[in-house]
Amino acid sequence: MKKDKTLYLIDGTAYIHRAYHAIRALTNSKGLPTNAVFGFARMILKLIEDHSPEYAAMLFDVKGPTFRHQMYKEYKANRPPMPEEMAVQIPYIKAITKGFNLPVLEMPGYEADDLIGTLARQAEAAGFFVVLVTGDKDFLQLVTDKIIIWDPMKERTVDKDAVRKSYGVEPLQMIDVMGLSGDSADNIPGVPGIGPKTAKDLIRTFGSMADLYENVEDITKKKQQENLIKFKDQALLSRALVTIDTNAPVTFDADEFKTTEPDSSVLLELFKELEFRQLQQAFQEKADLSEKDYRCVQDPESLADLTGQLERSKQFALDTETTSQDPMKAKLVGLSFSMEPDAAFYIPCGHEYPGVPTQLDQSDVLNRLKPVLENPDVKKIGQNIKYDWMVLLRHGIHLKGVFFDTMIASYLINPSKRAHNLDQIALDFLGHKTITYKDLTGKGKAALGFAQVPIEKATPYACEDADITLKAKEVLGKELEVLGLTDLFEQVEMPLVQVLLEMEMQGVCVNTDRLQDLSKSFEHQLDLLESDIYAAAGETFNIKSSQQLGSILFDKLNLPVQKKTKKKTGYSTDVNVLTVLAEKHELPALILRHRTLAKLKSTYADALLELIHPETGRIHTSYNQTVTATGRLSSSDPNLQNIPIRTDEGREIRSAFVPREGWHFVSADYSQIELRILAHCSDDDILIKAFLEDEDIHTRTATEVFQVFPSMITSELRRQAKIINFGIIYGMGAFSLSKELGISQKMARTYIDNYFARYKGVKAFIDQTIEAAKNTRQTSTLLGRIRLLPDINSSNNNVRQFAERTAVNTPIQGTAADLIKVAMIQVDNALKAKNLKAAMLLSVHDELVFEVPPEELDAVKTLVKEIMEGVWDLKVPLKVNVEYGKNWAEIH
DNA sequence: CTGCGATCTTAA
DNA sequence: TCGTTAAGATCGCAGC
Repeated sequence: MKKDKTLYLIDGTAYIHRAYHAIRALTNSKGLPTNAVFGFARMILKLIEDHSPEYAAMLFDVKGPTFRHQMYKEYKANRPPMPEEMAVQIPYIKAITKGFNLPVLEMPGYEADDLIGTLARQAEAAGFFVVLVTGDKDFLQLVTDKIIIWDPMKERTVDKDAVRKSYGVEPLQMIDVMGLSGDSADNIPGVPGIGPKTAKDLIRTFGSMADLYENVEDITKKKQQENLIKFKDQALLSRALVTIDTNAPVTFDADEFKTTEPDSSVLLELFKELEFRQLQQAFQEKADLSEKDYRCVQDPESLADLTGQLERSKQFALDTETTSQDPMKAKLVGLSFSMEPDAAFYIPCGHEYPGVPTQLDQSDVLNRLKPVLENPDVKKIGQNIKYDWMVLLRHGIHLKGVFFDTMIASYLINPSKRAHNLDQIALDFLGHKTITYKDLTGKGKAALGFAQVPIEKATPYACEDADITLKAKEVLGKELEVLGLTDLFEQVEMPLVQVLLEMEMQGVCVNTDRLQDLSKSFEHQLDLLESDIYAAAGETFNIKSSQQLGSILFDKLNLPVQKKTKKKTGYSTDVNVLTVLAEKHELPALILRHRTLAKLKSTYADALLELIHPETGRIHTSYNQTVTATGRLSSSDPNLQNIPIRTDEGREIRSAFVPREGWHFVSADYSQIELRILAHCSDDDILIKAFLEDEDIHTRTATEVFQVFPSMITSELRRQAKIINFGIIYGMGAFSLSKELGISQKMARTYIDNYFARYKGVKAFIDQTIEAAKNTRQTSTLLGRIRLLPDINSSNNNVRQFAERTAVNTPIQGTAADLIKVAMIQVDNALKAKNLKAAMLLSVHDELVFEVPPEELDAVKTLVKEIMEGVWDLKVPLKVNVEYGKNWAEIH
């Protein structure tokens, strides 16, 4: 069946007004107002991008009276004259319309509405499908099975059913509805006392205005009946005024409405003059894109040809298009490949939308590609390749030969960047602005899934992704080399990808009954607390709102303000503040308890239950390799790196993590890894000796700082020393230490001075590290990972000092991250080499958790400990504690 | 209605 | 002003 041709009729005048009013005042540097032109141009561009119309016309009103003014001289009399700022933009709007090569129609005495109505009916009769491009509800009356309304500004489509659903009447009946209700915008009076709602109900009951007046005596509401009778003439006039004329003196001739390609050079010039940078870019891109060789593979011969080319190439970039961001749920929609710059292929094999062209069968495509994708000698390049790798694995393909991930390369080059997505990489390293995903699918509620994106739009997008990935690889690879990051990239980060992938896909089991019980118990306790809190506060309020809580505590109850929040919003009510206030009033303690329970319920118990995978029954976290500025991994959906442990109730959550039936958890965690790294880096005599002799490091620090014998160290003194030890790593000052220990700032200062007097090597290390950072404007880890420090020489003390603390902390935290990453790779290799069934499941900064069958327990414990402790030869030994148990809480 | 900053809490 | 690195829930405001 041949698809109907579609005609787009654009309500030009209405869009000029809407753009003018909806967009804040804009001017170019010459003072020319440009907001209406901007909105108008964007509207056209959106129309072209989303619908690529083959037939279209732009309709404008013409200044001067129309037949409606002859019928009713007050028609639109309430409209103020067009403001000057809008009027001066009209010539540009006309020029832009011309530049887009859109046929234009306008006729004295007729409004755009009537031209649209007439053309729509004629085109419909000629077998066209018609889209009215407008946001005006006046057009609802024209809607039929083959005439719909689309508003590019609101991204909304209205068809016949939509009219019925919203108004409860047939489209044609809208004339009667609007005749009765009138339209204040156009100064159409209607019947007094009858608004849109009543009008709709009346027409739904009576069918039409004529039938209504036939049976006007049936109307029960006295006043309404009176008005209807009294203003009958006015109603009929209004009806005539709102009726769109479908017999205007124009003739639809398909050939005249055929669109041609926009005249890019004309538009570019105009956009330059108007200073629309975004639109200029869009046209530049279009020009760029047309020079590229992007092909869509839709028949078996082309697929065979592409497969052959891939097999003969040494390396290629690949990208998958899917239905979901979650690789454990995503279904494949298409694949793209690039072997040489500016050329790429897209194979659609999962698009689903009405009228989708024939696609190659997905399993045929995958079977055909399988040999080359699984050939380790053909090297694969990807952007966030772990994602594609997982998706392909779930579709039966075991990707091999993965050797370059552009996301990871970008991250190593500058780990502080917020984003390492392909758009950002293209912009930063290639100076190229890409088609964004949102351009393709729309955003918000109207957003499409990729499967619903038309193949002709998906092709350039998907091809560009593969193309850019390949091009970026060249630039990024060289940059890695220049920065000395190649080893770290090739030996650590890239091998880690597969390890993380396997951990994620393996997932971890949780005891759902236990979590559900916990959730219920938390809920019950929260209910009880809620009433207690309202009683203590003397009123009800939103307990979770720190703002509302603040006003109760400090304005109503007049409790002493402890500290203000950073931004003007007001009083701080954090745990420290509430703990202090708890001595003066019963409310703060109740709030603290409420916060604890609410956190455990929503962030942990409930969230974990939500994230259990429907098929595997396990929780598959996502390990993010390119997020932290120091080189650590992060974990999300869920974050398994902040599961509670410090309180008993929190540990209950942790105990819900369990190994598979009959197996054990084994946990291996590095003991004091950061302090050991500090010892290594600083070469501090005392620190090194302490670790060589396997002393308790906090006790050692207590003896040094408090200057007492080891036998005199109480648990309290050890606790304080522990805080000092960690504080040093973070660059803590006297102020914070005094707060933390509850001592005077002077005392805290003394402790810190004592620390540095004793640990002279540490002091020297800190000074040297900062000094070096000031010269190189970066800091680095044992394995050569770098972090840029642009603020290290800032004249702003705060900013500079922050950079200084970073300069010291990053080598320590980052080296720990380096080491555990290497350990993960080695452990993974060893488990595979020995054919063990045990699986690494979790990585929490200094801890690895495994799921181990009973018969492998001893072997795995020994193996993991040996590998982790032997991962690097430092000046002090690395120590690993290994525990095993039946849940994650037991093994700490 | 959506996005985003602010606030707060969890972990190493 | 004052200790690093993260993720996430929730509120409440700004902007579309």
